[in-house]
Amino acid sequence: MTSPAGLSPRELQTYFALVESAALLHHTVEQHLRADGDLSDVQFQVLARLVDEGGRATMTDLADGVVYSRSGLTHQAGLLEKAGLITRTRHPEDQRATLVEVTEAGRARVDQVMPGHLEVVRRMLFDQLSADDLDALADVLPRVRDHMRSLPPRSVTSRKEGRRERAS
Amino acid sequence: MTSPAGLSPRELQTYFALVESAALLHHTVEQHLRADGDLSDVQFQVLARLVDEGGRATMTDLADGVVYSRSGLTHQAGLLEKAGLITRTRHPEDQRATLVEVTEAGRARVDQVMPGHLEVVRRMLFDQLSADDLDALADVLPRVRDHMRSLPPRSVTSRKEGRRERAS
DNA sequence: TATTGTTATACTCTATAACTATA
DNA sequence: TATAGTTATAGAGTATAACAATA
Repeated sequence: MTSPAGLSPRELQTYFALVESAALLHHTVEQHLRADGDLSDVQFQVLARLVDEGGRATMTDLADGVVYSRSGLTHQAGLLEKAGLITRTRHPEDQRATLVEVTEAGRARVDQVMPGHLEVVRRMLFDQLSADDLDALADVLPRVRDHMRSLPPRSVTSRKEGRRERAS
Repeated sequence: MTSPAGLSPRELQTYFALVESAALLHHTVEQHLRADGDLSDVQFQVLARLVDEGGRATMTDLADGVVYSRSGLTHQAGLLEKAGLITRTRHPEDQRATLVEVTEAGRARVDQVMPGHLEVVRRMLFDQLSADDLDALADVLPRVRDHMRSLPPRSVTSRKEGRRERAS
């Protein structure tokens, strides 16, 4: 009961450590982003991803990368647009799609938040890791991430299921 | 702008991998717990922690370990109690405190959910790690967790601040 | 007919502040 | 006076389903 079969105690320990570390880090980061840049977690991710991808993307691109529902992203994008940090326009090549672009204010906001953000991450995560520790994590975690990404078709399910039946 | 000063590209990569891994794992786990045992993330953590600590704890114990506000925990504990998975009684040694105890149904629920829970974790996290990978993570992550836990006095701030002034 | 995105809605989680009671 | 916990309430995030427009 205390150490249920299924995972070794070592695996269980590691799992708990991962979950707790991530939760603590996530929580602190959220606080910082809110206090320092008035951004939610997701809003920051959207802006950062936009900047990282050259400034523009479609809603679907963003939803796949950041959130797990389109409506959730629509909501967040609405807030970002109202704050003047992004614009949304019709995509020239596919009239159905929405072209999302970071504004100058959006870039400025990212630049404003990023240093403090990275400092939090360094203080909580990297400052007490040895070079070997970092090597280990840098080696393992990206593989873990890629593996996890490869598994589930998540987030799109709802639409496909819902379409199934449309009675009169 | 794409790789801001403050963290090395390697560190940044590792950080993103950690955040994404944790988010993907967390999201999948939440879905499973809800579908398989009608439990929220926090509710499961409360139950698991209670079981792990011999069946009983105070609200403050639980709040410190799981959530970041007492009222949040009160809410979750209320749901768990209504579902018959825990009981709340006066603590015999300190009449202010609440003694939270897992019921048989609570233990049963944990036992019901745990196998599937661990299977999700194994499939997403451990199945594609080598023994060396596991060694590395098992070595590093608990230290990371302990370090993070040692940093912030979080979650208790609200009360102390709020108490400061009580005018009129 | 399938896809993109928005809307409307409802639900859950979380936190702040005010309050009771015990220490 | 300080602590444990609850309550009331309000706010933010998320998701489901129904919908309009385009491919």
